Amino acid sequence: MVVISLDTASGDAKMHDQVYDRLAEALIQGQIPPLKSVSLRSLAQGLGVSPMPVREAVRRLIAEKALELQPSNKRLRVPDLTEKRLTQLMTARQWVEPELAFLATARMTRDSIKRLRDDDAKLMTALSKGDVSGYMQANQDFHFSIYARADADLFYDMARTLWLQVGPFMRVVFGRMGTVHLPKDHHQEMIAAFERGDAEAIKASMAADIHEGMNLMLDAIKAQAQAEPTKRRKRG
Amino acid sequence: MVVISLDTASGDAKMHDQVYDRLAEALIQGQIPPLKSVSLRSLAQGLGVSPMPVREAVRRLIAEKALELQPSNKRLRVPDLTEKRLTQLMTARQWVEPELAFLATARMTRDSIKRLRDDDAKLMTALSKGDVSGYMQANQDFHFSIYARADADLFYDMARTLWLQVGPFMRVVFGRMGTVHLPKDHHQEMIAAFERGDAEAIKASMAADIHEGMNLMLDAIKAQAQAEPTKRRKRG
DNA sequence: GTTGCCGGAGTGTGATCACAAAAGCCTTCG
DNA sequence: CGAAGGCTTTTGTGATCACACTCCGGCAAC
Repeated sequence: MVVISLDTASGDAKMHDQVYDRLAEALIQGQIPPLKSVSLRSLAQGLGVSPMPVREAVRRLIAEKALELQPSNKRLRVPDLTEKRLTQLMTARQWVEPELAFLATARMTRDSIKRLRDDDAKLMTALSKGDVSGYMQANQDFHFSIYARADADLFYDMARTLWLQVGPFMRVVFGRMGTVHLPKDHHQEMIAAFERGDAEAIKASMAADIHEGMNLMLDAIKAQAQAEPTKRRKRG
Repeated sequence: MVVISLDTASGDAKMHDQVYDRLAEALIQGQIPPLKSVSLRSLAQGLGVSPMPVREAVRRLIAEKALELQPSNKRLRVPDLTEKRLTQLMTARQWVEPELAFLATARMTRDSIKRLRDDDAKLMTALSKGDVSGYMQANQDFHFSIYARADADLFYDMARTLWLQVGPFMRVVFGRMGTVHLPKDHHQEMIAAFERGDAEAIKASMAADIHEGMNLMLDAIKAQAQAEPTKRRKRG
């Protein structure tokens, strides 16, 4: 059972938006593993609301391909990642996110860069402690505090959608290999480039960062596909 | 009143999927103009269903930014296009769609190419008759019969989402300037390149095709923004 | 004639009920 | 002991109702 609490303090926001945010966050953080099946009613009960707002939130997530509804049977679950699909996600990420970083460069302030340093510090701390969740959270914060500066809503949402789809699997891969063997990221490079205002360098570093991270997952997918050609479905 | 009929023959598909398809098609074809406000109940009544499936379809369209829910007032409407937003849409289209065309090249069959010729013929016919709707339909068919061959679901859906957002405005711009002054497309170039199997040439032609088409709209937006800085909202 | 107000109509949202279909469990038979 | 079939539970879906809020109409006061 995946427990996801609802922020009871925010009264003006629509319930289905709150539900959506919670679920989206859980997915990006990989708190819901691939092939995990969920149900409207169980989620609703866990959140203390009626199934109605959950339906709308889930409908959005299905539209973003962060969840899927199996065609023949009617179960709702987190999609699995095929190699083909992951390749497309990698290609898309390697285009949008460097673009976002490029656009953000001119708009970075001293405070923004400081925040990046903080996020990276948290990331290193989590790494040294072997804290996968903390690592993923800090990594997400690092990337999206850059993207938020780009002032490009469309690209930002595209990046978010891509992370929604990659999240569950990223958690599995990273959790399996531990934080020790994670590839060196390019965050320090980016921070230095932001201070120089070198947009091209940032674009390149971001592309490299994503390329290496996603390649790791691609290798994991290939290995898994080879090891277990017809994997038995796990209990939901 | 926008009348959108529902296919009553397809019994096995979910109602909200049918509603979604109808609305999406209407939006891509520009049958619903920007800033046009719609309502769940009126749409439901027009489709002969309860508001329920419309809610779910609309929720998807909102997630894809093909519709928006105004924050202060709670009306549902087709979003307007700002210059900033259109620029992002152009950039995104110029990346995804050439990529899709590139991927499709190796998978094109003789029949696929024949279909492209047919679509282009319909397009020319519509152009000569000044039939804006026919033109947009044929243009959509031409592009998406290419994209469908790419076997890249993620990119395909991205392209579809982008068209959903551009559609309403494209119709306005094209309708305003008539079919006579539309820029020469690059369809013949693409067909020839497909026959040669020249993927790079196709990529370039597709990029040029989109670039010129979207530039037209960009000019229209700028002109409109200059002419009417604070346009009065039109009656819905 | 202009301005302010107020009431009805219409909006999206959430909850609840009904229903067909699939899932999962348990019994039962070989 | 293993597998197949039936039955209960659970699932997503659609319809309907209630509610708070917004918009738009006419009426009244100045």
